[in-house]
Amino acid sequence: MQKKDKMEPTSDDQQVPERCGTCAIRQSGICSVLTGEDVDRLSDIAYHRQYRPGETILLYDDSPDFLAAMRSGVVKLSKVLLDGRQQIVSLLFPPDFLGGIFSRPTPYFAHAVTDVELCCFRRANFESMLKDQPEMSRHMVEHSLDKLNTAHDWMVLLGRKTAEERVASLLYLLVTRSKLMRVGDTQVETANTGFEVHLKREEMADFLGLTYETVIRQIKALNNENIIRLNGRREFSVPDVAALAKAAG
Amino acid sequence: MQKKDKMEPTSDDQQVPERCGTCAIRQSGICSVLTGEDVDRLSDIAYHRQYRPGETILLYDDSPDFLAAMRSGVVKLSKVLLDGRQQIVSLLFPPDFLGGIFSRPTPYFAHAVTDVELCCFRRANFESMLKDQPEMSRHMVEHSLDKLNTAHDWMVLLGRKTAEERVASLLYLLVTRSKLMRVGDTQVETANTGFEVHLKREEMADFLGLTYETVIRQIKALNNENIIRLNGRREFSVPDVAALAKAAG
DNA sequence: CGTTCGCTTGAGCCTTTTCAACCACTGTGG
DNA sequence: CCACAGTGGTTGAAAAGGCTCAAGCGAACG
Repeated sequence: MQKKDKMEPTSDDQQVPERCGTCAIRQSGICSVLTGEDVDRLSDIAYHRQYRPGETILLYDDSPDFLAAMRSGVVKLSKVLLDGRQQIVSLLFPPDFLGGIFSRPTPYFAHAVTDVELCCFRRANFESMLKDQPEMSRHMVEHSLDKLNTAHDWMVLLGRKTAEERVASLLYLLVTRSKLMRVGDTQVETANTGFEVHLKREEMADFLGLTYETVIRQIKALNNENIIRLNGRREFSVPDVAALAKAAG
Repeated sequence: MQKKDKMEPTSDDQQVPERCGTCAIRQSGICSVLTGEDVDRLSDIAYHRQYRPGETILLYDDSPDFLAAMRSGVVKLSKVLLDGRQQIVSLLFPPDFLGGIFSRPTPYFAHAVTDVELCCFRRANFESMLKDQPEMSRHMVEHSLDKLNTAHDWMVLLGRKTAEERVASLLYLLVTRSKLMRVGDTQVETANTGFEVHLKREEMADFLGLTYETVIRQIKALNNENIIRLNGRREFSVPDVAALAKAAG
């Protein structure tokens, strides 16, 4: 059940406590295209926001006046039908991008899944920056294109995969992401990768187009087949990543 | 069944027979951001390509050296699983955009659904144009964002809608589009709108995440409920567009 | 210490798929 | 001109995968 969380972030907005130079996503975010003094200018106009799990970051049809890069945590984007049926359309991880671009009304709900830290810019600031930095537009296009492609991949999952393949696909996505988060850029193929799933069963279901009971049963099935091992409610480990990938279809 | 169509367009490439000024998509395509002599420059570097129904326009993992705006027709983008399961991830209409941007390998197959006419640019030409025309980047971002949003909407359909709602949604999409194609910009709410569906039943199914038998049965059901009327295999009319929208969920 | 929330399990049902047959139409070659 | 094959569309019957409903359990929390 979605509580009526207040939309304002948990803590008050605050000036960036550290300069961008030392930021975790400095190498990969939209800011990665900037150099030298441009980064300093960015530091001046950027501010941070934090959210607790479950809090609403953006409402459907909202017109937020800020955009943000994710510094940490996981955000889910979801759409809802009139009768309440819900579908998560995207999971966002650092250094993904979020917020009101070109004064478009937000076409989804955005909720924090974990503790989330955003690095925000006022829209006016950002758009003037876009003008000065043509490289930034390109980054935006590439980012949108990536997102479009992952959405397409998920459409294949939703349209054509079995329940077991769907769950395997999600777990595969999460191992991959959690590895990337830990190691950095390079994809290392470690054996027996353990990781924590931040989503509750119901959220997995809403992402996979299933019911949560089915998710539970398929997790169990994958466990019985030794493709995954669940060590707790939310703790998984994957003995053989390739086997999981295969199970994902 | 996908024939091994040759990838080359039906007719040889040809210089644009008409100048861009009189082009059907001049007002709405990527070219719409250009003015005056820039349009003339565009006319010089643009060329046209044509495809027959079923022909392959782009192969998965291909790296085409051109990009294109659709001038007429319908294109489907699809992805395929190892075992052959197929999902159409997008339908493209004029003035949609297509091709190899920023030297990314194409992440889908593109096939002509109807006769298709493209207006093409060599990638090098296009990218230099992007540099000169900052407005064009913005157009690209907006276009990608639109596409991303329609993909998200389709994810809701694939994840959460019933078979009947899916079929209704597709038909609703097609009435809307065909009306837009006929009338221009404004959405007129005409009663009893007739239109032709260019997709075969199997393609509808691949777009909707269903089997073609189910598509047939749901079309029949919608017909029995008088939400649509099928006048031929591919000819439909919609007595009440609002009723169809409601059936689409 | 009772309540709530997230999770799990079982049983039966229902929607959609699968499988199989058949029809209408079109183009082709004997 | 007709036989025949191929393609797209339709229908029915049976099977199955996933959903619904109902109950119970453990941990967290006020």
